Amino acid sequence: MSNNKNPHKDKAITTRDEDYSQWYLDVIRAADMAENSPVRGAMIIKPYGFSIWERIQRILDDKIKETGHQNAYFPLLIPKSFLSREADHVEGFAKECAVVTHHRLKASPEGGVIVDPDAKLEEEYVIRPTSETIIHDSFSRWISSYRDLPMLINQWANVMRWEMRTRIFLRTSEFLWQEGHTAHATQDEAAEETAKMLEVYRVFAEEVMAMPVIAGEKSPSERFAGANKTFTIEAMMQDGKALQSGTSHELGQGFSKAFNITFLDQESKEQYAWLTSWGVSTRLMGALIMSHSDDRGLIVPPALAPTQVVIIPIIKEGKDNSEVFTHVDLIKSECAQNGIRVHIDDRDHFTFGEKSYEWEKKGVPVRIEIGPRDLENHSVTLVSRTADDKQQVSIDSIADSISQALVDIQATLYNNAQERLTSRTFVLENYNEFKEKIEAGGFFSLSWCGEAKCEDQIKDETKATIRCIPFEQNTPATNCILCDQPAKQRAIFARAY
RNA sequence: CGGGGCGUGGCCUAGUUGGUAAGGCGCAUGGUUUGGGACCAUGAGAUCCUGAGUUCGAGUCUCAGCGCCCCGACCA
Repeated sequence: MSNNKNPHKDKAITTRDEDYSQWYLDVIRAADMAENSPVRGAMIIKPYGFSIWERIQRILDDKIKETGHQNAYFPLLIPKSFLSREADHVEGFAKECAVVTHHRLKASPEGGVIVDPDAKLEEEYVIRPTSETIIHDSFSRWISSYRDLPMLINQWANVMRWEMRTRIFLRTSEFLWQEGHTAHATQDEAAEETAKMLEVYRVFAEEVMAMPVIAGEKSPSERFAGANKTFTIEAMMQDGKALQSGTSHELGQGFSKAFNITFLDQESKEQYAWLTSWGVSTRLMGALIMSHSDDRGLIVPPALAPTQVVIIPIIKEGKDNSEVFTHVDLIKSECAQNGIRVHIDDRDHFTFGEKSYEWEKKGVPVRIEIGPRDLENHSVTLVSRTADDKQQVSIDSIADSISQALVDIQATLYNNAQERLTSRTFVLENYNEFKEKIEAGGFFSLSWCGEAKCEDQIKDETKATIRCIPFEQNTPATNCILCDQPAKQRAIFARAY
């Protein structure tokens, strides 16, 4: 990759064409977002990475509250018996649960500590892989009347799934997420809620993350364990693979029967509640990285960016730099007044170049350079992360120029991603053609009969899965791509993360 | 759990036929610097993944174990 003569070899980023996985890891490292932890498959999210996650949290949390939900918090540990109450649910998660069996350590005769065998728990606990069961247990006590419905709860939490293979941000054993859990009086209401929250995710992905997605329903085999219906937004990464970026589930009455969540309706009749759940996770950070980064590092869409503008003053040793700093402050307050998130990099132990590269790698959308040369013309230098050229802009209209640049960058990122999605989505009718083309990645809109047998065979032969059955069926379905039976709908097939 | 690759200061690596660890980056101090990855000087920093074996002697050879990365199966 890099050679010994390059003093900056450990700062280099692999190119996407060379090795996509390595490139992905390099971007994360270069942007200083996260690193591997001492715990297998878990990651340490570093401050810069976390600041982006905090933006995701804040924006989504506002939206979740606007739509009538309330935040709450439930225990990390779930009694093992809870998990097994819903048959499909336990089957889906049993294989990836970390289990707490003891509550005490003791000194070992050989030194160090061992698990105290006398401290074995009566009932073992599972570290939550998701919180349906423990929340539904509460629901069963909280809900007794139709007047208690809808019950609209959201939780920000960590969860743990002991996956066989992990991948930083995309599939870590421990991850952070938001999980909404709601209960409704009718199936229609629950369906409406599920659709509403998927739409929240879609708008967030597209408008904030500048990441176009395909919204649709999962095939039965890809459903959440215990759900009647699962809906998803699917994004396309730069290598043409799909990434499930958010899900919303109609849980039906399976869990409410398992947890006895009943209410008396207006006719005093006992009814089981209709439940939903929906969530997005730190996986969105992976989506961000693989959607927008280039070979120079991360690019954060302005709407999401914790820092939208970084100002780098150019100072000259032994000269009077006060005018530069005066203008830095001026521009900072101009930005603040216009709601632009700005950071001043006045560290003097880094050279200009070092600072420029750092913010470029971190993907800050706009850089402003101010030095004596700019001030002579009553201007500053504006560098957009998505454009190669630098432009001189007048100080008088600086806030407008920056705002415009941010709007442009947001649009550029979205358009590029949309262009990629469009140009790499293929509507095909021929299975052999599909088998050939899938090797190069992309989304494939194929007619599908709806049988799991065909879905499975396609997966075996091509490694492509049904990402979703899109709500928008742009092209009418013909006959199943595999079995040639009449198909009711087209599904998006793709290889996925 | 299968297949492949790799474990040497914080990071990236070098290390010859086995002879007692070297360089770059980073870090610290002082000075000079700042318009795209600065320079000079001085300095700190190593259970060479672990264990056993072969040997007068192991970073190097042998065996076992552990860990990490990539590719599969599993999954948000």
